[in-house]
Amino acid sequence: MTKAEHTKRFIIEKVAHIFNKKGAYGTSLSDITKATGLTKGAVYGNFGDKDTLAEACFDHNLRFFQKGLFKAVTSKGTAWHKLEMVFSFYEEGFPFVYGNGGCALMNSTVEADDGYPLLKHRVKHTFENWQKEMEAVILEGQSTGEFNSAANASEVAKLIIAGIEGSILIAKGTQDMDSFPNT
Amino acid sequence: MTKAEHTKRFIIEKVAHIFNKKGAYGTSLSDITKATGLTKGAVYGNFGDKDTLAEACFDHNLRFFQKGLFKAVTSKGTAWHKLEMVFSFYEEGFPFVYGNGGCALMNSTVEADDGYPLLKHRVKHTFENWQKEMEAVILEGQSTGEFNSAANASEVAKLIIAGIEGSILIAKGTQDMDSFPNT
DNA sequence: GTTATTTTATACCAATTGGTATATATTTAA
DNA sequence: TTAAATATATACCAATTGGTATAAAATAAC
Repeated sequence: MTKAEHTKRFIIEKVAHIFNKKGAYGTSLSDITKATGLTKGAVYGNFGDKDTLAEACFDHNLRFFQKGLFKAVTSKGTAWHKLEMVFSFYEEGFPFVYGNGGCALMNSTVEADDGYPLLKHRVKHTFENWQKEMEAVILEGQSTGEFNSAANASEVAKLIIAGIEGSILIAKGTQDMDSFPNT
Repeated sequence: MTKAEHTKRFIIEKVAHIFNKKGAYGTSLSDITKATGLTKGAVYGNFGDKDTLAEACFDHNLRFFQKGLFKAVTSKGTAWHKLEMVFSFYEEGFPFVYGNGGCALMNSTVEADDGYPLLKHRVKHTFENWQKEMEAVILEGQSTGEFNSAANASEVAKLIIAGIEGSILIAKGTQDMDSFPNT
């Protein structure tokens, strides 16, 4: 790993949580230089512009969820067990998420909506992939007879995601970390 | 209604949707003067600073929801009917909400989290009131035997709210207005 | 209709914004 | 160890930010 790659990672790790909290637009260059101890020259030497860094931070923040989710849905066991794994991942990871500024997908969705179109398609694909993964688990459970086959798997998946995201939002809004529902 | 009061309302009506889309921090004075056709002097003559205007816009944006919700939970009929009224309010109002920049409560929650602490307690109280209103409907339904009394009314209320907000988020994130669930 | 008051426009302010050119260090390769 | 390449710091840039002092204009009270 070359020096530049090392510095790139260093910068991302130092500022990703700031981008998640303040948003891409709300995070200033001085926030970045302050958090890293580097100068503008160093930052711009490693990232072409602020937007590129913002995208890298979004990916970094999201990786936590993608890894946890992947681990849950690829775990051995019944479909119900996989769902339980998803829920407990969010339950256990919640303190970190809360301290890190909340769900990066939610934050980026809100900002990208009008203020920052750059992340728009990234957000869209992330939601679609998430929904597909959840839907697959539901379908699997329906095929094994665990779940009611009459239910619309795609709609159920969407509702589960909505419940998770909505719960994060309520916890943030009420400033009550413990309000996140336990399984 | 004096001239100043008229102008105040005029400004709020012109810029509330911008604040909802771009956020309090992201909305600039030039956005405001452009949208209203007024000058900085006029804006600052009517509102002490940008924050005051932001709060007024938040209240304005929220009033739409508060009115609809109040109408639903105070409607005549069974508890189940009241719940249905709440859902159909969100369903019917969704196109407007979508075009207006999404749910003001959600947007403000995300921004207030770190970037803009001014709205923090306003957001908190709004969530708490909403939850209380929903909980009252659940409790009413439980007392009449409509709903299962074993359920935790407060938790159910929270989950309903989470489902609504989460659904709005998904619709925004996937840029698919029609994805909002129908009753 | 005149005066007192309120409302609005203009011109300014210092601070900060994202970004760049350049010079200086610091790595890497030969 | 030296030469080429890379990475970082400094100093600068124009544009924009929120905000204010002041003067002109519109409104309200009498």
